[in-house]
Amino acid sequence: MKEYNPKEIEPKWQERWEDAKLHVAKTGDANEKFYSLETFPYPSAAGLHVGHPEGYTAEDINARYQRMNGKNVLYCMGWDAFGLPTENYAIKVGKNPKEVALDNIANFKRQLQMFGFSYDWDRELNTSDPSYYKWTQWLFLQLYKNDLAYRKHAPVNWCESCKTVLAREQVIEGACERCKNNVAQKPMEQWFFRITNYADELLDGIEGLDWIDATKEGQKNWIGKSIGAELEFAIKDDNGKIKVFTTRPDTLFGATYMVLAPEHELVDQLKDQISNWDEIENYRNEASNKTEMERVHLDKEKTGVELKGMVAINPANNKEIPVWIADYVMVSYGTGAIMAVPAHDRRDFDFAQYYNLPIKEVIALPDDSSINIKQITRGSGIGNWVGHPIEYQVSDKKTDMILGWKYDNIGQTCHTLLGTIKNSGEFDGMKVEEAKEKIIQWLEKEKIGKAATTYRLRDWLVSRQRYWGAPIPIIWCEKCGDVPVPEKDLPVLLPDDVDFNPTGEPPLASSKEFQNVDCPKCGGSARRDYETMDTFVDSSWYFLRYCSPNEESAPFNKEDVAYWLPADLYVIGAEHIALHLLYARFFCKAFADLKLVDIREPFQKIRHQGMIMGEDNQKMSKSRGNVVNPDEVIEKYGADTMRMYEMFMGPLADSKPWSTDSMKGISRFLEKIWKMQKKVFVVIPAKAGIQDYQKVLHQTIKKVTEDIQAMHHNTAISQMMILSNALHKVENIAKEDWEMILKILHPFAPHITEELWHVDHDSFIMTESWPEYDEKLAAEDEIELVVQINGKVRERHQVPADASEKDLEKIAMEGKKVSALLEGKEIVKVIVVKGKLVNIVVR
RNA sequence: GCCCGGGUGGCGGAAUCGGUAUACGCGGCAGACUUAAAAUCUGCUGGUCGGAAGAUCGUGCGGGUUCAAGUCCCGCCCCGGGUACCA
Repeated sequence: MKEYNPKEIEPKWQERWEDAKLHVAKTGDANEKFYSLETFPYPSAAGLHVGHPEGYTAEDINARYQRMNGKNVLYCMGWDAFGLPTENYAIKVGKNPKEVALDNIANFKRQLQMFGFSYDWDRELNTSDPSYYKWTQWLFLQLYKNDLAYRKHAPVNWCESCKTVLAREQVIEGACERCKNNVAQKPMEQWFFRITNYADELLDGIEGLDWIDATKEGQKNWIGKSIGAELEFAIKDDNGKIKVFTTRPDTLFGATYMVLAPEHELVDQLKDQISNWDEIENYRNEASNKTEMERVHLDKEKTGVELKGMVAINPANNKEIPVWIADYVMVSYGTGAIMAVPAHDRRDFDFAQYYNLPIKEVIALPDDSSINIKQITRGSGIGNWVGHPIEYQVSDKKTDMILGWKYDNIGQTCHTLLGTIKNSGEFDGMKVEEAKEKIIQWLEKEKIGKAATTYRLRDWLVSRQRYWGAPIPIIWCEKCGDVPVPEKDLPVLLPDDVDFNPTGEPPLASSKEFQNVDCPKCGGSARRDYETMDTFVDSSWYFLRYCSPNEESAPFNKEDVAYWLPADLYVIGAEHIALHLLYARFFCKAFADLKLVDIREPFQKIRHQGMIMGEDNQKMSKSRGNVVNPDEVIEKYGADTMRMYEMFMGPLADSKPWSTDSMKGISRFLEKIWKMQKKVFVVIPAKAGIQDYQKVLHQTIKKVTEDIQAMHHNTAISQMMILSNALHKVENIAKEDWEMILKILHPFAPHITEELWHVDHDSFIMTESWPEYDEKLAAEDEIELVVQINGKVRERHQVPADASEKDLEKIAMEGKKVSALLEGKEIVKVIVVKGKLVNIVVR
């Protein structure tokens, strides 16, 4: 028999599988469908990272397993090829981004193919190909025509280094996600998608999905729904009103001042009233010069300036209160203005302390001396100033605070009643929740406010001032305004005669050919929108295109989508929770409303892959020099070993350090499997019984089947190693057992199992059906009985698995060691756990 | 600050309806084979004490519940990830 040589057998089978079209999915097939959705990679110049094949192998194991269970599997690969890094790299090496992207794709494809992933390559797609981005543009137009895409002049996040605007989601701690440079606010005319129309549905839809809780929570937090009230404060001696949003209308009586965001439009409108305009202007300039990072960052002192000459009136008690501007209030959230309740809000409290503004308490604890106030302090922020607790625990029951009582020694277990707080007029004595409701009713009656909901989620800013993306299919005509490009003229192709170097002007503006165009409406001269779309637009619908990749009259075929979606499994990195999932779900819902698809949730089941760290347990990076190159690993060990090693490292979702040395374990295992072939007999020679390994074989089939379904690949592999250790000890293996062994190993190590299968089969192993285990053979007939005295293990016996509790107790008590230890002791109690142990409690 | 994970041998990790802690693998030690090395095979491998039998401690720390706790409860510490003047 030949040596195990992965370099020879792996490319051979990859080619033969492809020739046989073994992985082609058939839309409408009578077999049950299974859509195994893979994160399509961004093909970087650096090539494949060892992290990529982790999630991909997990998906491939699943895809192969599902096929062997008779499912019609859709499993594809594509390229998320537009994007800034490619453009920047192209500028650096003096090439066209298109060229760079194609090179990168070719390299990625070569690398991925080495792993033997069972993709249906006939459905391969590339977002930067005109045949794809034509439809990205078409979808943009559908959203535009249905008022889900719009243009707006607004302050946006601008990255000076990347020379483009960014979506809110791409700003991390005030810095650009890509280049980590500070992001500034800049007012610009930009395109947005109305994702906020779907905020509630995006929130509610999460419940029915098979996602882990952390992912669901991430989505919910990102949407950030806040329920409260919107109300107006009158401005003294003026018709103007200041509109605020609050989640705590119950604290209205405690509002002792107001704060506007520095950019708030009211400030300009009331310029004439304001006596300290120079000071205001100064502050506004300072604020606008601060980067988002400086402004948002951490525990810095709050600053602000009072708008002198301008006074607001608290509608609850008609008290005159001052109005300030301060950059701790964001123009983009709520109404850009707040009523400040320093007694019950940490930020307002800090500000009021600093500028000596009045603090008025309106909420205190209930009159209930049984409360341990210590319990309240944690998480409620009650502290020394009166924080803003809403609820706390009393006797395991959540109870509301009421408007009414005040204690000292907050934060201590002991506390004494200081008196009552009666600052809320007719609402005194109510619990918080009741007060919220009643005050909103009062606001509605007075016509100065109403219940309102605010979201953290913003509309999705999709225009970018760079080249390597899908051009926005809009023509700007002086006479007609925005005119959509007629659908027959799609795609709007990216021009080649452009200056790629970022100057602040979008590169497309430098192309004469691209810019000058006739208005489709009036025929007059017009110019194209010279911006491109965020690459997240491309990646938010690729899973639909896989269903009908060659459709020429539409982005996807509705029936095909109805057959395949939702995806039955989607393995993605946890870092995509906020952006990709949110956008893709929004697209799906919007498309459903446009009657393009019939489903509203695209991803039924999502699981995550963790990060593979360097051998030093640090993130792999060039600068640390701890990057592992998959080409070299495959060269040394082969794809099957690498696939199995990545699955054996630990739970899929955990981050875990790479160890090339540890790969030896897998390599030895596969060598053993290879050599085992010579023990296989059609007719077992009489001398050696097969019963020596059958129990563990059937236990292994059971465990591997369960573990694949639960995606516990590491323990499935452990169990197969236990089986191989058992087989190592026997002389002969029956042919039908050997076939089952190859089948269960196949999803993990497809090449070696295909090679060994073909020793005496002509079929492909994946077309065979998944083996069933025999429950009787897998069952243990003997177990080890553990005998404990006072919980400590003292003796062990081999006993029949079905021994009764009585028998177990008898065996335990009669044990040589145990009976000696029991000498002279009083037996208090005997606990028998059938099939496991006996614990004797003595005194 | 808030939200989510997670702390188990020298290392990656098993075991969570409470029931033998450390499966499987790496590494290490000893032996076999070999002129030798590699590869392979066999055995051992949590700490401490002990020649051994065995005893005893042991899943981040401190308490608790239980016949029995890595697992449940309370209070902390540390690490990783996400997120933030969100009113």
